[in-house]
This record gives sequence, C-alpha cells and structure tokens, in this order.
Amino acid sequence: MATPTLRTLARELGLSRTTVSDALRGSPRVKPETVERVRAAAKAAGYDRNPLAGAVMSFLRRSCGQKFRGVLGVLEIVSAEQSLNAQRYNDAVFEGVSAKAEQLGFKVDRFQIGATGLKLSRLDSILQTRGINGLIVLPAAGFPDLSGLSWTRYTAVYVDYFVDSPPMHCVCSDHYRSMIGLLRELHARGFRRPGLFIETSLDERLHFRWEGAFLALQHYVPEISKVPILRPARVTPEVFQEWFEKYQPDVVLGHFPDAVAWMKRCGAKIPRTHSFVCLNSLRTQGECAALDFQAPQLGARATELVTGHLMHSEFGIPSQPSLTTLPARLLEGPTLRASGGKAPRPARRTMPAAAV
Amino acid sequence: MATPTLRTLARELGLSRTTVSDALRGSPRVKPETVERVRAAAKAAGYDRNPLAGAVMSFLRRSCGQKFRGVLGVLEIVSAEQSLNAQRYNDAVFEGVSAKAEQLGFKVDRFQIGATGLKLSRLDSILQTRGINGLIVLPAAGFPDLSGLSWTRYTAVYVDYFVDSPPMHCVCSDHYRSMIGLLRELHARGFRRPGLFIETSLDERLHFRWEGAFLALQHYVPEISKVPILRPARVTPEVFQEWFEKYQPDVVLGHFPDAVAWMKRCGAKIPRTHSFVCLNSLRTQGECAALDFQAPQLGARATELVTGHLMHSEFGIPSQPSLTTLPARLLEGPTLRASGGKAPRPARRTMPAAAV
DNA sequence: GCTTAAAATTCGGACCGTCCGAGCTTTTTC
DNA sequence: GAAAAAGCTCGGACGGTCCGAATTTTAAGC
Repeated sequence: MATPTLRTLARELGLSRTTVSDALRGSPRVKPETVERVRAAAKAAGYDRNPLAGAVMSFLRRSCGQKFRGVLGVLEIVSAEQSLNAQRYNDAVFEGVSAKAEQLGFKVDRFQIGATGLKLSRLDSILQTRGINGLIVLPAAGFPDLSGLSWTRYTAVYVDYFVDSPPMHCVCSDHYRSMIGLLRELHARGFRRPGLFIETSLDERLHFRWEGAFLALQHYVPEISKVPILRPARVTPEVFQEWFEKYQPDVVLGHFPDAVAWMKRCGAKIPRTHSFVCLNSLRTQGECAALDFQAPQLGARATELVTGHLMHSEFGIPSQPSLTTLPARLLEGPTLRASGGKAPRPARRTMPAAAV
Repeated sequence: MATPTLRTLARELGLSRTTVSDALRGSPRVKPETVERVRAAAKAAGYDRNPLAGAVMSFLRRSCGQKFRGVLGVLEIVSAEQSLNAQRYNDAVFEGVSAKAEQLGFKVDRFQIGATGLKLSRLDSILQTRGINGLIVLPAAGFPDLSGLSWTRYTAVYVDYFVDSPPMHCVCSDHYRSMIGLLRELHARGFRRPGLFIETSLDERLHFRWEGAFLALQHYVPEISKVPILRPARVTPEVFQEWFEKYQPDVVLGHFPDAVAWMKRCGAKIPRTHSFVCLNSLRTQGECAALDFQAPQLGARATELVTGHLMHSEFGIPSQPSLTTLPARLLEGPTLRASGGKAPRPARRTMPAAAV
C-alpha cells in the first residue's frame, strides 16, 4: 500500500494538489466545505502533514532555502538548588546538542523554565510562535514535571534517566555498564579491594546503578574482597576516614575528589599504595582519574533522535518510551596506578563490554 | 545577484544538477576531479549546502510510493546448544522485525549462521548478491563473533546486550529497570521478603543486572528482609527447597516456573501465602505471573534503527555504539497475589519508573 | 588495431510541499 | 444585462534528492 501524499489525496478528491496543501495548512483561500472534505480524506488515508518538510519547502520556494534552519528548543529546568557540577554537565550536553544541530541544519534556542525561569504556559506560547516542535530537555534535579506543555505538538528527548511527567524517550550514560567496566579494568590492573563511597542522593535517581553494579561484581570477579559500601546521606572526612581505615580498600571510587586528601591523611601514598577514581570527570580538573560521561556525545545523540522524530512527524507522548545509553570513558589520571608490568594505555578509551 | 543553486552551478559548470548534487554530498559515483571542480565553483559562487533541506528532500524521496524499499537480513546464530526458550524468543523478535519491516516497505530474509548454518564468507556473498545492506542480528548464546563479514557495506543492530566482534548498536529489554519496577510493585502489594533464585549463566551476559538491581533495592526499599540470593550454576529442586525453607521468602522471583511446584512441596499455598513471578514470560504459558520482555517491540525498534541508518547511508562499524532499552511489562497471573485491599489492576502495564 | 564487454561517470525523470500569479466561477453593483 | 469584484481553485516552478538509464571511458581478447 502506497504512502499517501498530497498528490495522491488530490487525485482521490478530484482537486489540485495546491488546494489539498492549502486546505491542510489552513489557508483562508479554500472554501470551508472543501477543507473538511480534505481533512477527512487525509485522516482516512493516514496522511499526516509534516511541519518540518512544509517549512523547508516554504523557504525553498521563497528562495531562502540556503539559509533556512530548523529550530530545536533546549529546556533547562532551573532551581535555586542547582549545583555548579550540574550546571557544567548541562553546558557540556548543550555543547553537543549545538554542534550536532548545526551539522544537521538546525538552530538551537535555550529556555530556562521552572522556579526561576519561564512558566510552562508562557513557554508553550513562545514555542508555538517560533515554530519550535522539537525539544531537548536537559537533566534536572529530582523528577521534573512538564506535563503542562501541549505535548501533541512536540517531540522531546530527556537527557537523563526516566521522566514520567510526561514519559519521554531518554538518552544518558550507562552508569551500570560503566561501573562494571571500571571494576573489570581495575581487576585487570591488579586491584583486589575496591571500595565505593557514595551519597545516596547521587545514586537514587539512577535506581542505584552504581551500587547495584558494584554489589553484583563483588560476587563474580574472582579474589575480590567485599569491602562494604560507604553510603551516608552526606559524606564527611571523618566518616570517610573511619571507613577507609577500617576496610582498607586499595582503590577508592566516588564522586568527591577531596577523598584523595582524606586518603593521604590516612597514610595512603597515591597512586603507589592506593588509587582513586572519580565517578564523574566534570567534578575534576584532571587532578585525578575519572569517568567521562561524554556529555557532548549524549547531547549529540539526543539531537539525532529528536530531529529523526521531526522528520517522521512523530509528535506527542510516545507509547513506548525508550532509553538510549552510551558508555562512559575512563580518563587516566595521576591518582590511578597503571597495571603492574603492562604497557601504558592510551589516555581515553571506552569501557570494555566483556572481560573475556 | 541571485542566490546560487545547484542548477545555476550546474549550468555554469556544464554538468547536470545531479552531478553537482552528488559531488557536494560526497557520492562515490562522481569522479574526484569533477568533485574538486564543483566544490571550487560552489565556494566561488557562495553556495552553501543546507543539510536540513537535503535531509528532508532525501527523506521524502525515500519514503514515498508503493515500490519496495529493500531487503533486511535477519541473522540467527545457531548452535547445538540453543534452547527452546531462546528459539521462542528469537521467533518473537523476528515477528516484530517482520511486521515493522513490512510497514516500512522492506522485505526480510532470515539467515542461519554459525555451527549448523552458513559460514560468514558464504553469507557475505549472498548478502552482496541480494543487495542486502541492513542487518538485524538475533540474540545468540554467549558472545558471537561476526567480524568476518565485510562491515563497511553493512549497518547492523544486535537485539541483545553488547557485542564486540564487531561493536554494534544494540536494542534489548531493560532488565535492571524491570527488576527495580517489579520489586517496587511487590513492595506496594505488601510483600516484604522477596527472594531471587537464578542460574548464574542467565545473568552473566546481562552483567548481572538481575542481581545488581535486586541487591541495590534490598538496601533502599524500607522494611524488606534481605533474603540471600540463590545463585547456583544449576538449580535443582533440592537446592531450591533448602534455600526456600531456610529463608522463607514471601515472593519468589526466577526463570523457572517449576519453582511453583517446589514451593508447594514446601507447604506454600500459592498465591495465598506465597507468590511467584517468572522473570521471562516466554518460559510460561500463562500459568504464572511473569515479566514480558515485549520481544516483538524490540524487533520493531531494531528495525526502525536499521532502516534509519540505511536512510542516512550510515554503514560500517559505529564509532559510538549505543544501547537502546525498553522496559518489560508485568503480566499478572494466578501465582501472584494482588495487593491487599487494592482494586484489581489491568493485566498488562509498564513497570513504574519511580515509586513516588 | 579492432571489437566487445565491463566499469566509470554523468544524466534526467520524477518526487515532495509550497508560493503566488492566473484562471474560472459566482456574486455584487450600476 | 454588463462589468467589476470577490471567491475558489489551479498549475508552473522552485530546490535537492534518488535511482535507473545513458553515455563515455577503459580493459580484455583476438
């Protein structure tokens, strides 16, 4: 069965393709009775007007095709509690979005919404006025609620784990797989007592993927000592040092680079006797080894998804929201001992998926 | 001065507009010397290619009409050890692939490769002869090695977790998230002693996501007893019953529906005193509650990915392989007690992403 | 060196949806 | 009743792409 087009609809209705196009675009040139006939026939034939294609054609027709760009909206949910780290991450994601959007012929408009930004009703109005149908939502603290937007006219991707209000396709780093790969890599380098410390708030919205991967691998990687996870609501030097001295991990994993000083205070010689890997490279400035979530690549991938949906006229809330993940990369650093006797490795590489 | 277009450039160069377009898009059809001439003339004339206009035109051009768009190859790696369950799963994925491919104007050819199927060199030859560039690889036991194919001419998606030989984009169910959702749902229904039994081989290729999610949630869902996971290499009734009687889980999660009989042998009244949820609905015929991985939807999503890559002419091994996941759905069954005092729920629904 | 076949290179029909001037029909005005 | 105005619909052309076809060039065989 052929894909319906304006021309096939026109033949079916005994009208010209111009009349059909005008009718579907709401042109006042067309008699209301004709408009209704056309809309009914389009619906019956499964024809959906593609606003992106229409916009491109319009500009081409006006001889402005060379300069025409689609527009993507990047929504940033801001609040008073937003940390500097979160801001850096969002900026890195935005960088990737911008670069990929330009590559694909789109411009990007960035909107701040929420407590200190635009209200959703106002945003709706602006997006409609500017003809923006594709949205990329930057990660927010907690669980954002955007259900106040007119979702039938948008397609969106959330650049983090799950969002339910409304459900969206998501793109983010694969924390679970990154932890698995990191642990295997550390094991290959001879570490046998890895220890994880984590503030529970940093893992909760990931459904505890850091911890889940860590606990699971403790059972399956041979000869690893089961160092208990330190998981306070808030990490302090005292709490950390008590844990460190009691369990003596040979490599520490965690979000806070300050841990390096805390380890030294306990007599650790880094990286000779103990190592440290930060779980988020955006919390470091190269002073320690870290996992790089490749935020720009996440932004780029989200952009590809959104523009793909625009091309296919896939608007509204998806019936089957999917999650697309990319692995993090290990950034070597002065706090991580290279393997005993092995050749130096390149500075950046994707986590191995399987040890064998 | 008029805006330069492909057509004006073509007239200036004494070439057709197709040659100019092909040259600027980097098509290998055009002689390199011609490409250089076109690029120089475009630059001199101030012609900038608009990637969005090109993409929209390309999309419209490829989406139209009644003619068939091509053939997708579905590769099934067969071996002597392939189980009936794996076969059912692959058939379900294939069903989804076929339906979506038909919807998108593609035909599907299924190939069996490996120990009892075609050799890779033979497959290469057949695919080339039939003009097949898009491949969907059905899940295999262990870690398949397909690096013997001529990957520069193919785009492929693997319908399972990670494959490295070569790296591919992957589509599969989200086992971790599904376990999280299941545990939260069970907790909401009043269960306080969930127990998991699993043969390690069934979790290993998932990087122990079943176990990782289970262990992580034991720490964070309130009032749950930490029933140790039963994780033998091979589950027997004796091993199971010893574990069951020792730890008394009030709901058992696992892959084997036979566990229901084993639980009854221990005096459990199902679902009154104890419940059971199978972790893979393809291992049941409705006789127990189970997680449905929605294999046909996974097949459909893989098909969308592959045809999208074909559309963009993205061939070869991806530089950033991604993983796309869909959540499993809980299928209610006679082995799962409904919540105390709550209204009956619909038979099928996606796992809640966050409990709050 | 000529002929034939294969490969390389280029071309052109047709597609998509839009704009806007033009054509046809209907209504209004004088 | 004729002319003008308004309402409604039409079609040429735009720009870039796909892909089968046509043309040109190169290679192989005698």
